[in-house]
Amino acid sequence: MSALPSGKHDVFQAIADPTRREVLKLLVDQEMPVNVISGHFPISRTAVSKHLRILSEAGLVTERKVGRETRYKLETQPLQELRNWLHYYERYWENKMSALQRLVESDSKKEDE
Amino acid sequence: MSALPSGKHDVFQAIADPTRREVLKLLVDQEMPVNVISGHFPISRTAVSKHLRILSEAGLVTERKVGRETRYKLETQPLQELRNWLHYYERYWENKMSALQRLVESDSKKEDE
DNA sequence: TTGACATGAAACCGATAGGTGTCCTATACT
DNA sequence: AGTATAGGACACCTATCGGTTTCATGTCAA
Repeated sequence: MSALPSGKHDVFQAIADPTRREVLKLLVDQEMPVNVISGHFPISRTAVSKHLRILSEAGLVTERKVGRETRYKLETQPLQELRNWLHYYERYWENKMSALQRLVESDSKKEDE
Repeated sequence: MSALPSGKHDVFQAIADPTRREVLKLLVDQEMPVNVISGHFPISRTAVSKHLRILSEAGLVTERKVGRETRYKLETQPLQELRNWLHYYERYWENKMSALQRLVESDSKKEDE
């Protein structure tokens, strides 16, 4: 009941694919047309287009037509569901994570998947 | 480099399946043998067993043999990777989320997927 | 030691995922 | 008007997924 993502794909499935996670990362600071997005991947434009549709079904991106191009924009709102899900388990590591946690967190800064 | 989950399944894929998320939820407060776990699902024991292996490959559960049974236990540590991933996008909704966020958060309390 | 129970392993199956290439339409350029 | 560009729609292919059933093995109880 927390989300109403239209299609059959939810956030969990949407972010399961590495390519789609890359797409989201790309869209973080700019809206982008399909061609530009697909230019960042070794796969075909059609394939990227399908990924975009899945992301769209999950509510993670929205599209907007500008002339002959379709610009995709990141929507972070559905990530709330993920965050809530995670939050449920967080109480579990709160006690046993300390030194290790710092390590992982500092590690995430140079992470670029 | 942040995780070393042995197999080919990562955390993102592991939690993509609703059944597997249910399994994790089941294991939150107790270690459980396969039979008990599979008793909670309409699918076959073998199917549940396969889900458990995927979770195990992702590092989300560990197994321990006790007599003739194998007890599975939740491991929250790999969820850190997810948390870090999420954290990257959190700065994005911090400003635009306020009233809505409270709403979603209170919603998550009665959530039981 | 004989039989029941717990589980993993293996072979199989239909549906879906991720990818491709081709085609069609709408918009832009000149 | 005519051509090039952007992108969605469609048909198709292969690998993987989630599921099943059957079989094999190890352990507990009589």
